[in-house]
Amino acid sequence: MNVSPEPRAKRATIEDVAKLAGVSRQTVSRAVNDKAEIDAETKRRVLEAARTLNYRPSRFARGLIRQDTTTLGLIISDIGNPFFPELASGVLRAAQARDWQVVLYDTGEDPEREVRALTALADQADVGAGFLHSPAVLAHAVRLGVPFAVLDPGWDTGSAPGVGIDVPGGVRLAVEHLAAAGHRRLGMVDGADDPRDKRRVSFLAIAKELGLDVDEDAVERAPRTVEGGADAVRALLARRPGITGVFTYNDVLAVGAVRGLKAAGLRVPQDCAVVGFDGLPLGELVEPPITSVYVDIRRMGELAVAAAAELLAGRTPEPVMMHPELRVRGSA
Amino acid sequence: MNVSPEPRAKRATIEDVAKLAGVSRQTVSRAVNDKAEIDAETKRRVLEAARTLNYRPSRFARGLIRQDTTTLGLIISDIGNPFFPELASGVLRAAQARDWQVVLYDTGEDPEREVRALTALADQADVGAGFLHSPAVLAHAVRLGVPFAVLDPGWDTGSAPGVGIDVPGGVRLAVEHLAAAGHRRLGMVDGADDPRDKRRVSFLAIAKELGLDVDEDAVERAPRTVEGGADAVRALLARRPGITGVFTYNDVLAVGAVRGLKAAGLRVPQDCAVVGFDGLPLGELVEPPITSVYVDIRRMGELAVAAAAELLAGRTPEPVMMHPELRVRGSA
DNA sequence: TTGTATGCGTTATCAT
DNA sequence: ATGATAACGCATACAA
Repeated sequence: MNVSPEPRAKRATIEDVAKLAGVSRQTVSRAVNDKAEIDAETKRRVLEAARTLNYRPSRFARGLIRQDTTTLGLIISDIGNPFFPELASGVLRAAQARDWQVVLYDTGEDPEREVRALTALADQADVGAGFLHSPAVLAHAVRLGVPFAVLDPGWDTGSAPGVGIDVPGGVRLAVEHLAAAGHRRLGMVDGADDPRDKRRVSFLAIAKELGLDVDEDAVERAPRTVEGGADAVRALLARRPGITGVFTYNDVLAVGAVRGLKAAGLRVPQDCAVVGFDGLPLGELVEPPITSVYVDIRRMGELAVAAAAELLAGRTPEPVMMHPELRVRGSA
Repeated sequence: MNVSPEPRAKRATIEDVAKLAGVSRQTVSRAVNDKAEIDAETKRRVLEAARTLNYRPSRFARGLIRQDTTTLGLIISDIGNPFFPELASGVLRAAQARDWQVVLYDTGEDPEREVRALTALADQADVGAGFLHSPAVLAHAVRLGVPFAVLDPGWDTGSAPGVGIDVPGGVRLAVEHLAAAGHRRLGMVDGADDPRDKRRVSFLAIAKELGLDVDEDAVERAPRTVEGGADAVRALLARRPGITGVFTYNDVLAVGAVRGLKAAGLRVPQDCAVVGFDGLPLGELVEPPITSVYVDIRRMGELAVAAAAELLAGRTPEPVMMHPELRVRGSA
């Protein structure tokens, strides 16, 4: 996997510059850091020497002394999924406000890569944040000892510090909306592989509670892509004809579902309604726009940074809860 | 702007752990780094001590010794613009293959923030890559002495190492496609603020070359958002009635243009055709899907990392050129 | 198996 | 205005 490392040309150190300029290291330091107590001419000479040697201070040596730079490691599972840029946006904004660096890890939804990323993160960052694939991965994070702000992955993270989503509440909004529109026979396109996933469990529970025509068979698994959504809704239609409403794990799948339905010759929402989850801007662009359970993802990112800051300060913040709201557009 | 820094609880050092476990620092190091020469029982004790003190090795001290971790700083102007996740995707993939870290800077299209990000980057990363707003910013990068792989920002970067795009070639594909479809009176929705921007200049030049009905007035500036595109196309229509083809700076603006046209009661492409630039996946999701000048952005990201690696190795790579191709969809 | 000494590159403190 | 010296926290070579 690794490309063989180039034998990096050894970087010039402050010592080299000092030697070339005929001064001491401290003088170099003063010149480079724009300190006051230094002769203008000396400074010029030093900077010139630095320039010719292509000198740049080592961030490691610097970091060792000035213990002030903070780095947050952000773990996401697929930056190609528009959900994550939205999240990253919030994280970056909050990080910038605190003057933090953000290093990014994309794990491609692969638990193994997630573990590797976590290990790298523990090494390179002061604190982490992100969605984790499973309790096992979270356990790994704990084992590593990295403070980590967990973002609600849809499985129960216990009392792990971070930001949660009121998924049952959100799903309820979706299902009740469909029920209120008269839909009795529903399906779900599920993007999680864990059968205990909150969205799925909530969907089944609430549908049952409302006395709708829904059972385990009404849930179709799908990879979290537009194509995945389209395929899944088609499979759903084949297996359970007569479905008039579909709830999807997220908006990407909702967009796919709408495509799939239209491709099957159905009109949305007249023949079959679709409700997504997340409320991404993307949903507004398609035709019809997606009715979705909106979660303020950017804010979630900001809250994650706040939680990370608490952890860094040695406190253990209570998990914060995000409360979704329904945004009714054209698709349902 | 900065939140006042919490007086971070001082982290335990290897020394603290050694003291608590009643061993020397080196023994701690051995235990923590899974070295062979250590008594199992000692190791257990040490690890326990480390655990209770919440010890984590300092990345700075480590980095100082093992000079092997490489960090790439990626500068993007707006992660909310779907172009950049695409780019980041390629960068992250290539970085991961080399076992590099990636730290992300979002400058919000603000040149000042770009300069600040560049300064931070010079401090925190070994090498940088990204789009820069202007020659002045590039000059700043050079002044800082950071090796930087420049991604084609639409203005002439001279011989700066990095990845270019054959913009004139791409624009030609777009305009010729419109001309071939019989469109003579065109407009452009421009996302750049620099009047010398390659896309705009090429558009005007090629349209003129083809004898089309286009002049400076046919170019409408727009913020690079969907709404911006919609507004701009409306303004264009008002100023130059009879336009039947629109070329846009990028796909986000193309999506906006299509929206604007539809909102104005026009059919796309029958009444007015639209051609975008970039070929983002997003373009496939809207109705009609966007005909666009496709550039392999992910690959561009990978090439940027390759260029960065060259720079790091002390070489000066020739700028690589990306050659776009036209992807005809429904909008033109 | 464990400990001692040394150095990584920088800045702060204190001299000069 | 400049330089010597000591730290920062860790890992490695070497000694015990």
